[in-house]
Formats: sequence, structure tokens, C-alpha cells
Amino acid sequence: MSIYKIAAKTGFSVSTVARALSGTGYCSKEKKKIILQVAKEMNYKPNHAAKELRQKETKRIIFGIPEIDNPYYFKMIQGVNSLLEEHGYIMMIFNTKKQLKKELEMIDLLAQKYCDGIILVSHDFSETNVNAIRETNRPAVILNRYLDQRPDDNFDYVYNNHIQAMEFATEHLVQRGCKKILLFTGDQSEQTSSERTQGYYNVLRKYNIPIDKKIILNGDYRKDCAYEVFKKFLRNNPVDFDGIVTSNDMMALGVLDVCDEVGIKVPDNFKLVSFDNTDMANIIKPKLSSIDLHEYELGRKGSELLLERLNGRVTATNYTLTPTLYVRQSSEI
Amino acid sequence: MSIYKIAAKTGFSVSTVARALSGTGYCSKEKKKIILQVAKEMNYKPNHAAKELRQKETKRIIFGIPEIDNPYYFKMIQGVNSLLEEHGYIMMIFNTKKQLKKELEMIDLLAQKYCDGIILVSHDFSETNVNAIRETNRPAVILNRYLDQRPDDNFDYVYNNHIQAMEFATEHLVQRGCKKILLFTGDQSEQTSSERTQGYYNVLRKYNIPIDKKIILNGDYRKDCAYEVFKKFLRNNPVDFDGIVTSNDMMALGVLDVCDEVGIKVPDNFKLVSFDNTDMANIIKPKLSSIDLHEYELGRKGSELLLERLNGRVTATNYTLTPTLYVRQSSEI
DNA sequence: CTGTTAGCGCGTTCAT
DNA sequence: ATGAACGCGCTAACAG
Repeated sequence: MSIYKIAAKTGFSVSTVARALSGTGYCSKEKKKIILQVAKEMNYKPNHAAKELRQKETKRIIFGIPEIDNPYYFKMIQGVNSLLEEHGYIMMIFNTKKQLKKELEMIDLLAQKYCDGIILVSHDFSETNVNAIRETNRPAVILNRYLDQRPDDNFDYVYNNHIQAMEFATEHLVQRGCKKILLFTGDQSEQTSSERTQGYYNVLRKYNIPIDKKIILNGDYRKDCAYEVFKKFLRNNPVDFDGIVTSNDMMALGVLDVCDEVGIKVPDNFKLVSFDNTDMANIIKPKLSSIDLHEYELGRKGSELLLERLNGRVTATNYTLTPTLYVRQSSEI
Repeated sequence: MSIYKIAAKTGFSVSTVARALSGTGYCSKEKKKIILQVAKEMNYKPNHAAKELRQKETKRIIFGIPEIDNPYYFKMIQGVNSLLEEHGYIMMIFNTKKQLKKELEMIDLLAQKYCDGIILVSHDFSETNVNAIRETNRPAVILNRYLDQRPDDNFDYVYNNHIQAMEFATEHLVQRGCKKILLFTGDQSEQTSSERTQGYYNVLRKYNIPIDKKIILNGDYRKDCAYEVFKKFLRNNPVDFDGIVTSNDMMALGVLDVCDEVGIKVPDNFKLVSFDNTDMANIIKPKLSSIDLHEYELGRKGSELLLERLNGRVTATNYTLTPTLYVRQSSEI
């Protein structure tokens, strides 16, 4: 099925058929009517690949995330999709599995014009993938990381101010009277974790609270891990702390499970603030004070910048989101 | 950038260049080396649209879901992606927003060869979209609905046995001694809801428990709605029931919130079973007995059947998943 | 082993 | 208003 078949059937030329079907260019009413009729009869459907080849546009965007099974990205996926959908683009999800190789594979698809642009949440953003993106010279947006940007770069950044986010969380506890605050975070080699630790330090210094590296506990953002780490900590240390910040709600759940077991009450024995402000934060008891990183907005802003690129913007830009602290029972005085 | 440019630059013919780059067909070592070298220098990338046009294959699958912001589909998305990814396909998510129009739009993309196949979770499956899918005569899989299937159809079905699922839930409560069981479900016009109600009836009849339509409460699967509906119910009725089945975990949370407020204890005052077996079920107190519909498997099986189609299977098939009941505190004796 | 040539299906320019 | 002809970039059949 193609416009050639329709041309043969109707006796008109291919170009007349093409004009009739696309609606652009001249075509008499009568011929158009016949052509549309025949197209319907023959169940004609335009071939998208041919269109893409001709018009150099796919109407597709790839959204790459490090872990497709991590609910953390669910809101971001929605945010990215929301605006793209409004503009007639379809979002493709690409699971990069925290592998540089997969990220490069995805960037290669951009180079091959498999899509019109990409939005990438990089796991460990390095010169390698930034340069690969530069080489494509095609529209791209990077979420949640910031490495380096030149005015003529073909990509934009949207990122969270993780330092500020942790400052909010820590300062909140200090202002509620906490003097010794435990920090649960991810591996320090990850940019996010190290930035957050930085924010924690900033506040302690500001209030002249001594820094004790032994109360910075590294986990992996999972509930079970936080449970084990905290349990082990309590075995070897007295409950002389009065605050805890966990780097996500799941870790907070792990901490609370331990508390339940050993009879520690939150917020009576210590106050707790976590990150991500997921549904859990509102459902669990006590309700969790939590930092909202606005993942939906992050995704939506990312797609907004990408759409601008697709519409012709050429100078590189970036956008920083400000986190919000939602105060609930777990940090009540 | 194209193989023509490389041909011009190297002085070889297009076909030699094509053979060298694709790796198929004959090409001498020396020429191949030069060609690859020049391709790299010129930053050559094959054009995917041209490839698609030629080979009639996109390596893309569209997965259509009724609500992208409903976490219920999150696991299904992962399931669909898992197998496709292994086979080199990229999954595109298409939000049909419970609109027939959007579903038809998506089916049209299949007809246009925008993708190699589709997997569709239809909101309200009708003759209209089944026929639209038939007309494309291209690979498709329908999840979670079953209308009608002919041996030569171009689509397959994977679905949950919702009747059986509700039978499991209801019978579990009966066996734990419940005599009067409230049912919270969705709108009865939806296939899923009516099937579940059917399962509920089946069990009551089996055990000679009288059916009382006043204790079948229709909600919309959201926590807030269940909260309001249950609160209103308690205002007008005594607590003379001893069991509740809610059609998802979110509704169960709404019910439990009301219980907290008015001082009803679960499972002491009544036993509760819900559906979906989400993370919530394990985190909330009491932990929820819940029916697992195996959404991940549903998605994965769907993509499996689609891949079979893509590999040449032509006879229609279907697959039914058996639900599993996880028993936890909320229905303990 | 290599080169010529012919599509794939569409959009578009350029005559008429 | 209409049609002939070309090009987008790649693959593959065919001849040499």
C-alpha cells in the first residue's frame, strides 16, 4: 500500500495523490474526494519511515533512566511524558542500567536519528558521555547532574540543588533543637550523595556543631540496607543522638522498623527527616517530614527545554530546582 | 552524512562502502579498513529511518496504558520492558488516558509502521478497537481484557482471572469465619469490577450467605474516595459486618484511616483483604492481606507473545494468569 | 571481490 | 491545478 497504488487505481499522478492526502498544495475538490475515498477503500496508511526519511523528523524522544524498577523515577517519567505528549511526541523509555555502555548506546541512537532528541538521567556523569552527546550535535537534556557547559553546547541541564536540599533538612532539625544528627546517605562516590553530605557539613559548621564522620552512615537507598546498618549501629553505640536525616523515604522506613523493634519512639526519642516525599511519607506512622525534590517538575522542565531546542533554540541553558521541605509528625517537637 | 559521501571521499562504490560498514557481504580487508577509518573521521552514523524504510522493521514497540500516573501500571511497564529490552526493542509508552480516540490513534501508529507491534491495556475494550486492530493486520497483544478471538486474528490476549481472584479473597474471609462481608470495588460498568463482583457472588452462593447489594460499595480505586464512602457508610449503618474486601490497597488505606479515627481495630473488629499486593501492603500496620495479580508477569508474558508474533507465529493465542493471595495481619484470626 | 542499478514511500520543485 | 522527476539514505539483486 502506497500512494503509487492509489495513483494507479485513480489514474491520477502520484503528486496529486500526495497533495490530496497530505492536504498541502493544490488539488481540486472532486479529485481530492475521489482520492480520499479510494484511500479509505484500499485501507491506505502513510508509511512513517518514509516520512521520517524525507522530513528528518521522527516525533520521538528517548528518555533514559538508570533503573527502570526504581519507583523514584516514576514521577519523572510522568513529568517528561506530560509535555511531550501535548506536543505530539512519543516518549521511549530506555533503561541504561547504570552502565556507561548503555548510555553511549542510547546517545548513538540519537546520532542515528532514531529519535529527535534525548533526555538522560545519567548515573555517573563523565566527560565520556558529555563528549559523546556533543559529537551528535543534536538536541539533548541532562537531568540531575551537572558537569560543565559551554554556551554553544547542544544540550541543556536541569538539576536539583542537593546541597541546599540537605541544608534544609539538617537546619530544620537543628532549629528544632537537635545537637547530634545522624546522616544516612548513599555511596560517597556518587555525586548526589557527596553533594548532600556537603550540605550537611555546611549546616553543622554554621551552627558550630562538631562533625563526627562515624555518624555518617552509607547505605544504598534501600529499606533493608538501612534496617541492617541502623541495627548494627545501635548495637555498638548508645542512643545519644537526637536527630536523623535519611536520603530517601525507603531508608526512613528501615530505620523506623528498627525503632519499633527496640522500642525507640519517633519523634520522642529523636526527630527524623527524609527525602523524596513519596506517598509513603504520608501513609506511614509517624508521618514523615520529607524533602520534596519535585521529580515531576524536573522531568517536565527537562522536556520543556528539549522542546525549545527542537523549536530552534541554540544557546545552551540550565535550570535549577529548589527543593521543598514538608514538615510532618516525625520531626514534631 | 551518508554512505554516498564516504564513497565519494574514498573513491569506492556505495555498495562496497555499505558492505564494509554493515559487515555483510564481501569486502577486502584493505578497503574495509580505509572505509571504516574515513567513516570515523567523518563521524558517519547510519540513518535509522532509511534502514526502516528498506527493511520494514523499526525495533520499536508501543505500550499503551490508560493512565500513566497510576502506579498500578508501574510493574507492568517493567514487565513489558524486561523482555523487549533483551531482544533489542525499545518500548514507547503511550498514554491513552482512558479515551477510545487515543487508543485508535495508537492503533493507527501501528498501521503506519511507526512501530513493529503494540501491547495495549485497554480501558474499555469494545468492538471498535478490536476491529481497528484487526484491520491493521499487524502484531498486537491486549492485556487485561478479553472480548473475542478468532484463530486467524493478528492479536493475542493475556489476562487476569479477576473472578477467581475475588473468589480467593472472599473465600479466605469466609473460611476465617466471616459471615457479613463488605465489598469495595470500582464502577460496575467496568469489566474488571463486574467480574470481581461476580466472584464475590459466587462465593456467597457457595456458602449460602445471603447477598445484600447495600454492602457493595462502588468507589474509584482512590484512597480518598474509599475514606469518604466508608465514613458515610458507618454513619448510616452499625458495625455488624466482620469482613471487608477492597479492590486495591489504596482503598484499604482509606478504610483503615476511618477505622483509626473511630476506634475500630483490624483484624479484631473485622478482617480485611485487599488487591494489588503493593509495597504498601507490607509497610502499613496492620500489614495487609492482599491479592497479587502479578502485573509484572502480565507485562512480561504480553511482550513474550508479541515477540513470538514478530518471529512468525500467526495463530492467535491467549494466556490467563492465576492470582495469588498473600495472607498477612489484616485477616489474622 | 566490486560496481551499477533499482527500489522502499513520501514530499516537493519545477515545468506545463 | 496537475504531472514528471528527483532525492532522502540504505540494502540487495545482479552483472561483471
